[in-house]
Amino acid sequence: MARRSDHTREQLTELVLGEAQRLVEAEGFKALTARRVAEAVGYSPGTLYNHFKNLDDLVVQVNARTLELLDGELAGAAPTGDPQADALALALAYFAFVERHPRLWELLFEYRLGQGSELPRWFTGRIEAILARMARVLAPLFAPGDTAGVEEAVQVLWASLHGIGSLATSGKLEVVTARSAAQLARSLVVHYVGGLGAARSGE
Amino acid sequence: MARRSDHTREQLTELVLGEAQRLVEAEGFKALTARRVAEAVGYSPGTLYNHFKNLDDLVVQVNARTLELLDGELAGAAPTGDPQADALALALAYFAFVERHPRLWELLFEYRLGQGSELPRWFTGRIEAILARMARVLAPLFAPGDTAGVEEAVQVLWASLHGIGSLATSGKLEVVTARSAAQLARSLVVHYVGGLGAARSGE
DNA sequence: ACCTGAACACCGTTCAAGT
DNA sequence: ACCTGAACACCGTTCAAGT
Repeated sequence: MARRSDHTREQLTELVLGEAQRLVEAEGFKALTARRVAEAVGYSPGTLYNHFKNLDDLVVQVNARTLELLDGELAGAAPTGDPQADALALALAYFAFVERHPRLWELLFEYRLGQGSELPRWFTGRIEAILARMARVLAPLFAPGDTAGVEEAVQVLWASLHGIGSLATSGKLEVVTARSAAQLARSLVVHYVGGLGAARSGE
Repeated sequence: MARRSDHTREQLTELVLGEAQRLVEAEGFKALTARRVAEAVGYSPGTLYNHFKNLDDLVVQVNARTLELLDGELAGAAPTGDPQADALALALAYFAFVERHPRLWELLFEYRLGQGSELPRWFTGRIEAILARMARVLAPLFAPGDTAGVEEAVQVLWASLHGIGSLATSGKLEVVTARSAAQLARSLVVHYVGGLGAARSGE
Protein backbone atom coordinates (compact mmCIF):
# COMPACT_ATOMS: atom_id res chain seq x y z
CA MET A 1 0.00 0.00 0.00
CA ALA A 2 0.98 3.57 -0.50
CA ARG A 3 0.80 6.26 2.12
CA ARG A 4 -2.66 6.38 3.56
CA SER A 5 -4.47 9.66 3.35
CA ASP A 6 -5.76 9.34 6.89
CA HIS A 7 -2.98 11.34 8.48
CA THR A 8 -0.07 13.55 7.58
CA ARG A 9 3.34 12.61 8.89
CA GLU A 10 3.04 15.09 11.72
CA GLN A 11 -0.45 14.00 12.65
CA LEU A 12 0.56 10.38 12.86
CA THR A 13 3.60 11.13 15.01
CA GLU A 14 1.36 13.13 17.29
CA LEU A 15 -1.19 10.36 17.42
CA VAL A 16 1.42 7.78 18.31
CA LEU A 17 2.94 9.88 21.08
CA GLY A 18 -0.50 10.59 22.51
CA GLU A 19 -1.49 6.94 22.53
CA ALA A 20 1.85 5.95 24.03
CA GLN A 21 1.35 8.45 26.82
CA ARG A 22 -2.20 7.26 27.42
CA LEU A 23 -1.03 3.66 27.56
CA VAL A 24 1.66 4.43 30.11
CA GLU A 25 -0.65 6.49 32.31
CA ALA A 26 -3.25 3.74 32.21
CA GLU A 27 -1.10 0.65 32.66
CA GLY A 28 2.48 1.61 33.43
CA PHE A 29 5.50 1.48 31.19
CA LYS A 30 5.59 -2.28 30.91
CA ALA A 31 2.46 -2.00 28.78
CA LEU A 32 4.21 0.33 26.34
CA THR A 33 4.99 -1.99 23.42
CA ALA A 34 5.35 -1.19 19.76
CA ARG A 35 2.61 -3.60 18.87
CA ARG A 36 0.10 -2.21 21.31
CA VAL A 37 0.75 1.37 20.26
CA ALA A 38 0.43 0.38 16.62
CA GLU A 39 -2.86 -1.31 17.26
CA ALA A 40 -4.15 1.66 19.24
CA VAL A 41 -3.50 4.05 16.36
CA GLY A 42 -4.71 1.61 13.70
CA TYR A 43 -1.44 1.10 11.83
CA SER A 44 0.80 -1.93 11.49
CA PRO A 45 3.79 -2.29 13.82
CA GLY A 46 6.24 -1.74 10.98
CA THR A 47 4.88 1.73 10.39
CA LEU A 48 6.15 2.94 13.76
CA TYR A 49 9.67 2.38 12.53
CA ASN A 50 9.07 4.82 9.75
CA HIS A 51 8.46 7.54 12.32
CA PHE A 52 10.72 6.50 15.19
CA LYS A 53 14.12 4.92 15.19
CA ASN A 54 12.97 2.34 17.71
CA LEU A 55 10.97 2.04 20.90
CA ASP A 56 13.58 3.88 22.95
CA ASP A 57 13.27 6.83 20.58
CA LEU A 58 9.52 6.85 21.13
CA VAL A 59 10.04 6.73 24.89
CA VAL A 60 12.46 9.64 24.78
CA GLN A 61 9.92 11.72 22.87
CA VAL A 62 7.15 10.95 25.35
CA ASN A 63 9.59 11.85 28.10
CA ALA A 64 10.32 15.19 26.46
CA ARG A 65 6.67 16.07 26.91
CA THR A 66 6.72 14.87 30.48
CA LEU A 67 9.71 17.12 31.17
CA GLU A 68 7.71 20.00 29.71
CA LEU A 69 4.83 19.23 32.04
CA LEU A 70 7.17 18.99 35.01
CA ASP A 71 8.86 22.26 34.16
CA GLY A 72 5.45 23.89 33.89
CA GLU A 73 4.53 22.60 37.32
CA LEU A 74 7.73 23.99 38.81
CA ALA A 75 7.20 27.34 37.08
CA GLY A 76 4.19 27.80 39.36
CA ALA A 77 6.46 28.03 42.39
CA ALA A 78 7.60 31.64 42.10
CA PRO A 79 10.78 32.56 44.01
CA THR A 80 10.44 34.98 46.92
CA GLY A 81 14.13 35.37 47.74
CA ASP A 82 14.10 33.09 50.79
CA PRO A 83 16.19 30.09 49.68
CA GLN A 84 14.77 27.62 52.14
CA ALA A 85 11.14 28.53 51.48
CA ASP A 86 11.67 28.66 47.74
CA ALA A 87 13.50 25.34 47.60
CA LEU A 88 10.73 23.79 49.65
CA ALA A 89 8.11 25.17 47.26
CA LEU A 90 9.98 23.65 44.33
CA ALA A 91 10.27 20.30 46.09
CA LEU A 92 6.59 20.23 46.95
CA ALA A 93 5.66 21.19 43.38
CA TYR A 94 7.88 18.35 42.20
CA PHE A 95 6.00 15.84 44.32
CA ALA A 96 2.65 17.28 43.38
CA PHE A 97 3.67 16.36 39.86
CA VAL A 98 4.85 12.89 40.84
CA GLU A 99 1.54 12.28 42.57
CA ARG A 100 -0.48 13.47 39.59
CA HIS A 101 1.57 11.59 36.98
CA PRO A 102 3.38 8.75 38.74
CA ARG A 103 3.63 6.56 35.67
CA LEU A 104 4.87 9.27 33.37
CA TRP A 105 7.43 10.13 36.02
CA GLU A 106 8.50 6.48 36.06
CA LEU A 107 8.84 6.36 32.30
CA LEU A 108 10.95 9.50 32.49
CA PHE A 109 13.31 8.45 35.23
CA GLU A 110 13.04 4.73 35.87
CA TYR A 111 12.79 3.30 32.39
CA ARG A 112 16.27 2.16 31.38
CA LEU A 113 17.16 2.82 27.78
CA GLY A 114 19.01 0.11 25.89
CA GLN A 115 22.75 0.57 25.73
CA GLY A 116 22.60 1.70 22.12
CA SER A 117 20.39 4.67 23.02
CA GLU A 118 21.99 7.85 24.30
CA LEU A 119 19.92 10.72 25.62
CA PRO A 120 19.73 13.39 22.90
CA ARG A 121 21.26 16.75 23.71
CA TRP A 122 17.96 18.63 23.60
CA PHE A 123 16.79 16.26 26.29
CA THR A 124 19.62 16.97 28.67
CA GLY A 125 19.15 20.67 27.92
CA ARG A 126 15.61 20.50 29.30
CA ILE A 127 16.81 18.87 32.46
CA GLU A 128 19.39 21.59 32.86
CA ALA A 129 16.65 24.20 32.54
CA ILE A 130 14.89 22.61 35.49
CA LEU A 131 18.11 22.51 37.49
CA ALA A 132 18.60 26.19 36.71
CA ARG A 133 15.34 26.94 38.57
CA MET A 134 16.78 25.36 41.67
CA ALA A 135 20.10 27.14 41.18
CA ARG A 136 18.43 30.57 41.11
CA VAL A 137 16.66 29.76 44.33
CA LEU A 138 19.75 28.56 46.17
CA ALA A 139 22.19 31.18 44.88
CA PRO A 140 21.68 33.64 47.79
CA LEU A 141 23.13 31.01 50.13
CA PHE A 142 26.53 31.18 48.47
CA ALA A 143 29.23 33.75 47.97
CA PRO A 144 28.90 35.64 44.67
CA GLY A 145 30.72 33.66 42.01
CA ASP A 146 30.67 30.39 43.92
CA THR A 147 28.93 28.59 41.09
CA ALA A 148 30.54 25.31 42.07
CA GLY A 149 28.88 25.46 45.46
CA VAL A 150 25.49 26.24 43.99
CA GLU A 151 25.84 23.48 41.39
CA GLU A 152 26.75 20.87 43.93
CA ALA A 153 23.81 21.76 46.15
CA VAL A 154 21.42 21.70 43.18
CA GLN A 155 22.66 18.29 42.12
CA VAL A 156 22.39 16.89 45.61
CA LEU A 157 18.81 18.09 45.93
CA TRP A 158 17.93 16.89 42.45
CA ALA A 159 19.29 13.41 43.08
CA SER A 160 17.73 13.22 46.52
CA LEU A 161 14.28 14.25 45.33
CA HIS A 162 14.71 11.68 42.61
CA GLY A 163 15.42 9.01 45.20
CA ILE A 164 12.32 9.85 47.20
CA GLY A 165 10.26 9.75 44.01
CA SER A 166 11.82 6.48 42.95
CA LEU A 167 11.06 4.70 46.21
CA ALA A 168 7.59 6.22 46.33
CA THR A 169 6.50 5.21 42.81
CA SER A 170 7.93 1.71 43.17
CA GLY A 171 6.08 1.10 46.42
CA LYS A 172 9.36 0.64 48.28
CA LEU A 173 8.76 3.65 50.46
CA GLU A 174 5.58 2.31 52.05
CA VAL A 175 7.50 -0.82 52.96
CA VAL A 176 9.74 1.21 55.18
CA THR A 177 7.70 4.18 56.33
CA ALA A 178 4.23 5.61 56.68
CA ARG A 179 5.58 9.05 55.79
CA SER A 180 4.64 10.60 52.48
CA ALA A 181 7.14 11.59 49.84
CA ALA A 182 6.29 15.21 50.52
CA GLN A 183 7.08 14.85 54.20
CA LEU A 184 10.49 13.35 53.51
CA ALA A 185 11.13 16.05 50.95
CA ARG A 186 10.29 18.68 53.52
CA SER A 187 12.78 17.25 55.99
CA LEU A 188 15.41 16.97 53.29
CA VAL A 189 15.06 20.53 52.08
CA VAL A 190 14.67 22.15 55.48
CA HIS A 191 17.73 20.51 56.98
CA TYR A 192 19.97 20.30 53.95
CA VAL A 193 19.38 23.90 52.96
CA GLY A 194 19.50 24.84 56.62
CA GLY A 195 22.82 23.03 56.89
CA LEU A 196 24.17 24.89 53.89
CA GLY A 197 23.21 28.20 55.48
CA ALA A 198 24.72 27.24 58.82
CA ALA A 199 28.00 26.14 57.22
CA ARG A 200 28.29 29.41 55.34
CA SER A 201 27.50 31.73 58.24
CA GLY A 202 29.96 29.77 60.36
CA GLU A 203 32.86 30.13 57.92
CA MET B 1 12.31 -37.94 32.09
CA ALA B 2 12.57 -38.43 35.79
CA ARG B 3 14.68 -36.37 38.16
CA ARG B 4 18.24 -36.26 36.99
CA SER B 5 20.88 -37.41 39.40
CA ASP B 6 23.17 -34.54 38.51
CA HIS B 7 22.08 -32.25 41.33
CA THR B 8 19.97 -32.29 44.46
CA ARG B 9 17.18 -29.78 44.76
CA GLU B 10 19.35 -27.49 46.89
CA GLN B 11 22.31 -27.73 44.56
CA LEU B 12 20.24 -26.83 41.55
CA THR B 13 18.65 -23.83 43.27
CA GLU B 14 22.10 -22.69 44.26
CA LEU B 15 23.40 -23.20 40.74
CA VAL B 16 20.56 -21.19 39.24
CA LEU B 17 20.98 -18.28 41.63
CA GLY B 18 24.71 -18.22 40.99
CA GLU B 19 24.29 -18.19 37.23
CA ALA B 20 21.61 -15.52 37.45
CA GLN B 21 23.93 -13.33 39.50
CA ARG B 22 26.78 -13.93 37.08
CA LEU B 23 24.57 -13.03 34.14
CA VAL B 24 23.43 -9.77 35.73
CA GLU B 25 26.95 -8.75 36.73
CA ALA B 26 28.22 -9.47 33.24
CA GLU B 27 25.43 -8.01 31.12
CA GLY B 28 22.95 -6.14 33.29
CA PHE B 29 19.47 -7.15 34.33
CA LYS B 30 18.00 -7.02 30.86
CA ALA B 31 20.04 -10.14 30.08
CA LEU B 32 18.46 -12.01 32.97
CA THR B 33 15.92 -14.22 31.22
CA ALA B 34 14.55 -17.59 32.24
CA ARG B 35 15.74 -19.14 29.02
CA ARG B 36 19.30 -17.88 29.34
CA VAL B 37 19.61 -18.99 32.94
CA ALA B 38 18.20 -22.41 32.05
CA GLU B 39 20.70 -22.80 29.26
CA ALA B 40 23.57 -21.69 31.49
CA VAL B 41 22.79 -24.37 34.06
CA GLY B 42 22.05 -27.04 31.44
CA TYR B 43 18.36 -27.58 32.20
CA SER B 44 15.25 -26.81 30.20
CA PRO B 45 13.37 -23.57 30.85
CA GLY B 46 10.40 -25.40 32.35
CA THR B 47 12.59 -26.79 35.13
CA LEU B 48 13.12 -23.33 36.57
CA TYR B 49 9.42 -23.16 37.38
CA ASN B 50 9.79 -26.20 39.56
CA HIS B 51 12.22 -24.30 41.76
CA PHE B 52 10.95 -20.73 41.50
CA LYS B 53 7.44 -19.38 41.26
CA ASN B 54 8.44 -17.18 38.35
CA LEU B 55 11.22 -14.88 37.23
CA ASP B 56 10.35 -12.23 39.80
CA ASP B 57 10.79 -14.82 42.52
CA LEU B 58 14.23 -15.64 41.18
CA VAL B 59 15.10 -11.93 41.10
CA VAL B 60 14.00 -11.46 44.69
CA GLN B 61 16.23 -14.32 45.78
CA VAL B 62 19.24 -12.92 43.97
CA ASN B 63 18.44 -9.58 45.60
CA ALA B 64 18.39 -11.18 49.03
CA ARG B 65 22.02 -12.10 48.50
CA THR B 66 22.84 -8.65 47.29
CA LEU B 67 21.30 -7.17 50.43
CA GLU B 68 23.50 -9.51 52.44
CA LEU B 69 26.57 -8.27 50.58
CA LEU B 70 25.53 -4.65 51.07
CA ASP B 71 24.92 -5.16 54.77
CA GLY B 72 28.35 -6.74 55.09
CA GLU B 73 29.92 -3.75 53.40
CA LEU B 74 28.18 -1.37 55.80
CA ALA B 75 29.19 -3.48 58.77
CA GLY B 76 32.77 -2.45 58.01
CA ALA B 77 31.99 1.16 58.93
CA ALA B 78 32.19 0.95 62.70
CA PRO B 79 30.47 3.77 64.63
CA THR B 80 32.63 6.14 66.64
CA GLY B 81 29.87 8.14 68.30
CA ASP B 82 30.18 11.19 66.05
CA PRO B 83 26.92 11.16 64.05
CA GLN B 84 28.18 13.20 61.14
CA ALA B 85 31.39 11.22 60.71
CA ASP B 86 29.62 7.91 61.18
CA ALA B 87 26.82 8.74 58.76
CA LEU B 88 29.41 9.80 56.22
CA ALA B 89 31.30 6.54 56.68
CA LEU B 90 28.09 4.60 56.05
CA ALA B 91 27.30 6.66 52.95
CA LEU B 92 30.78 6.15 51.53
CA ALA B 93 30.63 2.43 52.24
CA TYR B 94 27.29 2.38 50.45
CA PHE B 95 28.79 3.92 47.34
CA ALA B 96 31.86 1.73 47.52
CA PHE B 97 29.38 -1.11 47.18
CA VAL B 98 27.49 0.55 44.32
CA GLU B 99 30.77 1.05 42.52
CA ARG B 100 31.86 -2.55 42.99
CA HIS B 101 28.49 -4.10 42.10
CA PRO B 102 26.57 -1.55 40.04
CA ARG B 103 24.48 -4.11 38.21
CA LEU B 104 23.53 -6.09 41.27
CA TRP B 105 22.56 -2.81 42.89
CA GLU B 106 20.38 -2.04 39.87
CA LEU B 107 18.68 -5.42 40.03
CA LEU B 108 18.03 -4.80 43.71
CA PHE B 109 16.60 -1.31 43.46
CA GLU B 110 15.78 -0.46 39.86
CA TYR B 111 14.25 -3.65 38.57
CA ARG B 112 10.49 -3.26 38.82
CA LEU B 113 8.66 -6.38 39.88
CA GLY B 114 5.43 -7.24 38.09
CA GLN B 115 2.29 -6.13 39.86
CA GLY B 116 1.52 -9.66 40.98
CA SER B 117 4.78 -9.86 42.95
CA GLU B 118 4.97 -8.43 46.44
CA LEU B 119 8.23 -8.20 48.34
CA PRO B 120 8.36 -11.06 50.87
CA ARG B 121 8.51 -10.07 54.52
CA TRP B 122 11.98 -11.49 55.12
CA PHE B 123 13.13 -9.18 52.35
CA THR B 124 11.78 -6.02 53.95
CA GLY B 125 13.23 -7.23 57.24
CA ARG B 126 16.70 -7.17 55.76
CA ILE B 127 16.23 -3.64 54.55
CA GLU B 128 15.10 -2.62 58.00
CA ALA B 129 18.27 -4.11 59.45
CA ILE B 130 20.28 -1.82 57.21
CA LEU B 131 18.20 1.19 58.20
CA ALA B 132 18.79 0.28 61.84
CA ARG B 133 22.52 0.81 61.28
CA MET B 134 21.86 4.34 60.20
CA ALA B 135 19.44 4.88 63.08
CA ARG B 136 22.05 3.90 65.66
CA VAL B 137 24.46 6.36 64.15
CA LEU B 138 22.04 9.29 64.06
CA ALA B 139 20.40 8.71 67.44
CA PRO B 140 22.75 11.02 69.41
CA LEU B 141 21.42 13.96 67.40
CA PHE B 142 17.95 13.59 68.84
CA ALA B 143 16.34 13.84 72.23
CA PRO B 144 16.11 10.48 74.01
CA GLY B 145 12.90 8.80 72.96
CA ASP B 146 12.45 10.86 69.80
CA THR B 147 12.31 7.78 67.62
CA ALA B 148 10.10 9.54 65.09
CA GLY B 149 12.81 12.12 64.48
CA VAL B 150 15.48 9.47 64.05
CA GLU B 151 13.26 7.43 61.74
CA GLU B 152 12.48 10.37 59.53
CA ALA B 153 16.13 11.32 59.20
CA VAL B 154 17.09 7.72 58.41
CA GLN B 155 14.44 7.49 55.71
CA VAL B 156 15.45 10.78 54.16
CA LEU B 157 19.08 9.69 53.99
CA TRP B 158 18.16 6.25 52.70
CA ALA B 159 16.00 7.66 49.91
CA SER B 160 18.53 10.33 49.04
CA LEU B 161 21.43 7.91 48.80
CA HIS B 162 19.18 5.76 46.68
CA GLY B 163 18.57 8.69 44.33
CA ILE B 164 22.26 9.37 43.91
CA GLY B 165 22.85 5.69 43.23
CA SER B 166 19.99 5.56 40.78
CA LEU B 167 21.19 8.49 38.72
CA ALA B 168 24.77 7.26 38.88
CA THR B 169 24.09 3.71 37.70
CA SER B 170 21.76 4.86 34.94
CA GLY B 171 24.32 7.29 33.55
CA LYS B 172 21.99 10.21 34.23
CA LEU B 173 24.34 11.74 36.74
CA GLU B 174 27.18 12.24 34.30
CA VAL B 175 24.79 14.06 32.02
CA VAL B 176 24.35 16.71 34.62
CA THR B 177 27.58 16.81 36.59
CA ALA B 178 31.22 15.79 36.67
CA ARG B 179 30.91 15.10 40.38
CA SER B 180 31.08 11.55 41.63
CA ALA B 181 28.29 9.88 43.54
CA ALA B 182 30.56 9.87 46.59
CA GLN B 183 31.08 13.62 46.39
CA LEU B 184 27.35 14.31 46.24
CA ALA B 185 26.82 11.88 49.10
CA ARG B 186 29.40 13.74 51.13
CA SER B 187 27.65 17.06 50.60
CA LEU B 188 24.29 15.49 51.40
CA VAL B 189 25.42 13.91 54.64
CA VAL B 190 27.53 16.79 55.86
CA HIS B 191 24.86 19.41 55.37
CA TYR B 192 21.76 17.38 56.12
CA VAL B 193 23.18 15.93 59.30
CA GLY B 194 24.73 19.29 60.06
CA GLY B 195 21.33 20.88 59.56
CA LEU B 196 19.74 18.39 61.91
CA GLY B 197 22.30 19.22 64.57
CA ALA B 198 21.87 22.97 64.08
CA ALA B 199 18.08 22.71 64.30
CA ARG B 200 18.33 20.78 67.53
CA SER B 201 20.88 23.00 69.25
CA GLY B 202 18.93 26.07 68.16
CA GLU B 203 15.66 24.81 69.63
C1' DA C 1 7.48 7.84 0.02
C1' DC C 2 5.27 5.06 3.09
C1' DC C 3 2.38 1.12 4.57
C1' DT C 4 1.52 -3.92 5.14
C1' DG C 5 2.18 -8.39 6.63
C1' DA C 6 5.11 -11.92 7.05
C1' DA C 7 9.30 -13.34 8.99
C1' DC C 8 13.11 -13.76 12.38
C1' DA C 9 14.84 -14.13 16.71
C1' DC C 10 13.64 -13.68 20.85
C1' DC C 11 10.52 -13.60 25.50
C1' DG C 12 7.68 -15.93 30.21
C1' DT C 13 5.03 -19.53 31.44
C1' DT C 14 2.31 -23.88 31.24
C1' DC C 15 1.64 -28.62 30.84
C1' DA C 16 1.06 -33.36 28.80
C1' DA C 17 4.06 -36.89 28.41
C1' DG C 18 7.62 -39.40 30.04
C1' DT C 19 10.60 -41.89 33.75
C1' DA D 1 8.76 -36.21 42.16
C1' DC D 2 10.77 -33.82 38.65
C1' DC D 3 12.45 -33.01 33.87
C1' DT D 4 11.63 -32.29 28.83
C1' DG D 5 10.02 -30.24 24.84
C1' DA D 6 6.39 -28.47 22.61
C1' DA D 7 2.98 -25.06 22.78
C1' DC D 8 0.78 -20.52 23.60
C1' DA D 9 0.72 -15.85 23.69
C1' DC D 10 3.41 -12.47 23.52
C1' DC D 11 7.82 -9.25 22.30
C1' DG D 12 11.14 -5.64 18.93
C1' DT D 13 12.61 -5.06 14.55
C1' DT D 14 13.39 -5.76 9.54
C1' DC D 15 12.15 -5.91 4.88
C1' DA D 16 10.24 -7.53 0.35
C1' DA D 17 6.24 -6.48 -1.83
C1' DG D 18 2.90 -3.47 -2.92
C1' DT D 19 0.77 1.31 -4.33
